[in-house]
Amino acid sequence: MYDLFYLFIFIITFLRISRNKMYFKTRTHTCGELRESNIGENVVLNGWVDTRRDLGGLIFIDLRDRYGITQIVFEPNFSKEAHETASSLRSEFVISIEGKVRKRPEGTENPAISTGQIDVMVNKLIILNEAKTPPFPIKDDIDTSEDVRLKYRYLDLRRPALQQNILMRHKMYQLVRKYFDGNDFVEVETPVLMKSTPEGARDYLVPSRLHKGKFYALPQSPQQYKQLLMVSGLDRYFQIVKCFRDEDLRADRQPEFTQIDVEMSFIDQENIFEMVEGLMNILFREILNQKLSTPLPRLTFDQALEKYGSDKPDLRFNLEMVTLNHVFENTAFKVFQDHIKNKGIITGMVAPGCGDYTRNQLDIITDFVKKLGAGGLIWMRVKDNDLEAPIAKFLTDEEKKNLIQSLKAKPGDLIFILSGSRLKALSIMGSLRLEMARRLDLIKPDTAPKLLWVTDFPLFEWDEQTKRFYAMHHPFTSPRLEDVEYMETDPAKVRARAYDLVLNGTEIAGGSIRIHNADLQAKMFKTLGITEEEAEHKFGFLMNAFKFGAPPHGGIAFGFDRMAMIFAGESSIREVIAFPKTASAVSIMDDAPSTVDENQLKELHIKIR
RNA sequence: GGGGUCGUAGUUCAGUUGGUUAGAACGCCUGCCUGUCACGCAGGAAGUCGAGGGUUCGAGUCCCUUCGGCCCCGCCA
Repeated sequence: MYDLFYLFIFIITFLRISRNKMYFKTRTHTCGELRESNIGENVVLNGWVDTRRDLGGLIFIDLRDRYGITQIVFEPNFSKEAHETASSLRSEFVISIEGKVRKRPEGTENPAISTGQIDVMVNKLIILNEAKTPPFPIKDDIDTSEDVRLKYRYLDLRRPALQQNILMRHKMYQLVRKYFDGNDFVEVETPVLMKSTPEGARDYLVPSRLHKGKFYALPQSPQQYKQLLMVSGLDRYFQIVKCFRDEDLRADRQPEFTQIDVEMSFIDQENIFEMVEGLMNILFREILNQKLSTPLPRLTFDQALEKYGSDKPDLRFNLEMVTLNHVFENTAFKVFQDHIKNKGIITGMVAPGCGDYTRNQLDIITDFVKKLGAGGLIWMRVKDNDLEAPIAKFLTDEEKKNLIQSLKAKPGDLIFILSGSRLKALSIMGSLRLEMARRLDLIKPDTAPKLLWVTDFPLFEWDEQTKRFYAMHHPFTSPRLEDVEYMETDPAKVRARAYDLVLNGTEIAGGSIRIHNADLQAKMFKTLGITEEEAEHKFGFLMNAFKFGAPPHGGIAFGFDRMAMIFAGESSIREVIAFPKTASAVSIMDDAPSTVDENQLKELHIKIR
């Protein structure tokens, strides 16, 4: 009975399809597949019309699919009918053809494409779908504004370059899954609708229909769940997971992004490093075709800040910064004097060979640092036995000599000096360091990638506005055990068992060893000014879980999109995300976010104000 | 929230001190063309100069407001 029914449906469908001339044969090959070895074969190809070269009596079509391009040829004396139909073909028409693979005539081969030795003589053409002229050409290296590309993202994704990025990303997913599975990690999905936690980034909220006035939050990361999974005894967890943060966007920041989330039990920092380096080895080999030498270099947070002015230093070029406080210990120069007295810092950097920068160029650079909040920029041209600078007259010969020596400056170089509060002066010089690298073109396309660990982050961060300490990483991060004693006396001095993985000046992963001991966690909350009641209210379930036997544990989370961006050689994360949002968190293609029906709001007990 | 930059044909851009009918290239359309691959040749169509307001005899151009893209600071690991 049912069989008859399905047979009926099948016949109806078949009739409808054939009446619409939609019937076509399954392809025998892809458009990137045919070679000289296929010459003489009858083949079926399906794909898009890439380009059309209509010579009148002879029509060439480049047929494109994800796998490549094959040239197909329409000749009237081979198939008059196909040739006639072919004259109506236009860019991006979807077609199906049958034909015979031929060697191209001597001298007409196209070495630029892998199928360039052959073409396919078509004897049957079916137009599966016509297409409007696309708003931009479907080819690489196009010069089209990004908003147009985003509006027609499905067309943008037809371009080979973007498809390559998506395919590379796919390969990364597979390598990651295989690696962690091979190391006994369990992939677990954690909830997307969860409890809002006020610490950290702003949450995306989801109103509850069933519970008036209550909200879920989308996860900023599955942090607490993965720690609970350790309490559950899963021992090794990973997940490739979407995370959400309602903060302003950047070239490397989207409101929704993907993490590789990892957590392990009964381990210390070194075990995490080893596991991560194993993964990076594989990714470097399989994606970049490069051998990564491990163990990776490490810098402490303090070292990174002093030498590179950043907690995510780009080590692809040198331009190291040098702290100069010792040079100016007894200086008569008032600005330096004050900063030394106020526990500030004087930091210097040499711009090699830039001694010929004009006053105008130096003004532009001064303006650059001023925009970042610097009071001013001190510059000095290094001469054969002297320094030429506006402030030179305030310095003793001894100071000049020590300065040149400390910076290892040479005649013809330019010296930059910034002074001020430690964190600010160093990070502004760090920005100037990156700016000078751009100006001096120190990062070439073939410059080797540089991967390193940054360790020993401060546990706390002082916030001037609210006059309290915040957890730099998150409130479950363990202090270094030898620093626990300072938690009450001098919190700023406490270093965390936290670490970042930095690739080419971009943070691609960050993690920590967690607190698994209730007493230490209580101490942590106390330093953060979180009362017991607050802690109970915000993190009670986690605290409670820890009372039932929490193993020592720690983990790390990778910014998957950023990693993909760098591997793909792109400078925006949007180039490796299929459907990204603009800098104002809008999706131009589908017009999200959008207004909703008043009834929807009513159901959710929400009123717009 | 702040700073920078851009917005002119489908696309990428030019457009002088405010001056007649806003141009180019590519793309698109029509015709011709049997070995092209950036096909070629001939012809053609195509504009809310982001939007709104103002100054002016006259605004793509000057002024104000506003919207949008991109980058950066703040924010965010």
